[in-house]
Amino acid sequence: MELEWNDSQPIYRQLRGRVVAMILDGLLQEGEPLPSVRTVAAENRVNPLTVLKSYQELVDQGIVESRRGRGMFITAGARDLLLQAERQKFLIEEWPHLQATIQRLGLTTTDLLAAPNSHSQGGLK
Amino acid sequence: MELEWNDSQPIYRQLRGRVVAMILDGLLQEGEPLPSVRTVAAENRVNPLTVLKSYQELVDQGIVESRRGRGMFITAGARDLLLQAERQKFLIEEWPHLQATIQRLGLTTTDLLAAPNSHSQGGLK
Amino acid sequence: MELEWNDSQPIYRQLRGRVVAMILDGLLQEGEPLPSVRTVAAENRVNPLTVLKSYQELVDQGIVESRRGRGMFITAGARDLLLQAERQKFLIEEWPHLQATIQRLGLTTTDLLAAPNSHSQGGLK
Amino acid sequence: MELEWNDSQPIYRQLRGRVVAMILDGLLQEGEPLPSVRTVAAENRVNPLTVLKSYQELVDQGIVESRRGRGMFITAGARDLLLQAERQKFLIEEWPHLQATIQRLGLTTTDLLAAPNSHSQGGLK
DNA sequence: GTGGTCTAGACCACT
DNA sequence: GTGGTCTAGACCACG
Repeated sequence: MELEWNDSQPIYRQLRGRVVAMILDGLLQEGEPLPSVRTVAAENRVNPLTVLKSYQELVDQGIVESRRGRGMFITAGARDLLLQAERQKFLIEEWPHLQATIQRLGLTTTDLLAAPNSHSQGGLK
Repeated sequence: MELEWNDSQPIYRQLRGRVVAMILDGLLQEGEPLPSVRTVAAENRVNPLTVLKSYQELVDQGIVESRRGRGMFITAGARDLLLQAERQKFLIEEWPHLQATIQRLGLTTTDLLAAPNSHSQGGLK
Repeated sequence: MELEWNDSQPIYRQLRGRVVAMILDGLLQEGEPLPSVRTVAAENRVNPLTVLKSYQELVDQGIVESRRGRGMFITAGARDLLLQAERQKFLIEEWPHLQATIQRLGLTTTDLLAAPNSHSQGGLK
Repeated sequence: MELEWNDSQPIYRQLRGRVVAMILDGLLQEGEPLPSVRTVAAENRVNPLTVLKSYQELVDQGIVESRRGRGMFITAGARDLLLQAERQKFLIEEWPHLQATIQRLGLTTTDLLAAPNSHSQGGLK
């Protein structure tokens, strides 16, 4: 999974997004440690500070907790918390605008289903 | 319709979005003039330069043309041009990510339909 | 007012503390702009990023809002919000421990009043 | 009594604080041994090195002495020494700031007394 | 001019 | 080893 350097979304948001996705997809379980700041930084050729910033947001949300000198860990109940928060944010802040856009563009369910899938499997049910 | 000052989307993009919406909704017909830069600037307490920037993008896209000394006008064929461009952008750049997000959040069509509408009418068909 | 470089409290927290104090003391009124990041950075010989971080915390708390390209401003209702938040934090998180410490050290009101005042005026009523 | 893992105060300071409190409260008498490093470490799921560090500070202050092969013991005169040191530190370094904060928050003695007690007994006299 | 993001290093305290 | 803080620069978009 690559970072998009010329995106409107800053790198640290993209990194946060990855972690969120991994938690929701069950790839990162509660209690498990996040990959260390330095590791992620090295792998993505990004400054450690940028990675830290992305983790910090999750700490503020209570999704992740940092234990001094040990690392960052997924908190208990993180997945539920995350699911609820993200759902609400999406349904309230994003979906209404999207719905309006879709309607305005005259797109039908057929058009949407015919579109390229990011995972090429499953979809709206 | 209010501007969101602390949005990730810059003011001039929001202004552009408004015009686009009005054209697609048929509120601004081809051949008609856009509201003057200074009017919009005053109404929204925004720097005229910002408004100009939002119009300029539309000029570059061929949606709007500026006639020296008279103002900015919607070009002939603007609506079709716009519709095609916006559709493609949406289906290719935005929808795949959205689809993934929706799936990840476990949202169903039911959830989406139950959500608040921005215009409280119509919706997905 | 000087920064304490060898304090356990990081610089950006101290900077935040200053702004909080100024708001509570009425030296910074609602709607007014905060001194620019660069200015504060230069005055205190501190990195702009450090100042930004201190401001950012206040933004997250809703005490301050940033307007792109214009600056950071005290929000409406900031003082009340701040007063309530800081009071609660102090009474719940700090005071109980302090009370225990005072008692444990066998300090009396007399001792406390005899102690050096930071502003050499007023005090507990 | 739980350790606060994400506090500004490091673990070893918190551990030290506990011992200090126990001495001041008379729960640990002069001449008595401190609980062994490995015990404390195990009970709190902390690295023995961290516990050692907390004890070491007390040794440096002359509150505790280590007898080779036997353990760590509270020195004679420890309580007085401690009381004097902690009092001075509190009155000079902490109280002035606290006083300013209290005043700034507009807190009265009434507010403070109404606040939750950490030990639910006694208080300011 | 403003804030926002990022880099490439450094040092610190904690475990 | 870990995260946390900070520096001294840079570049960008916004207004």
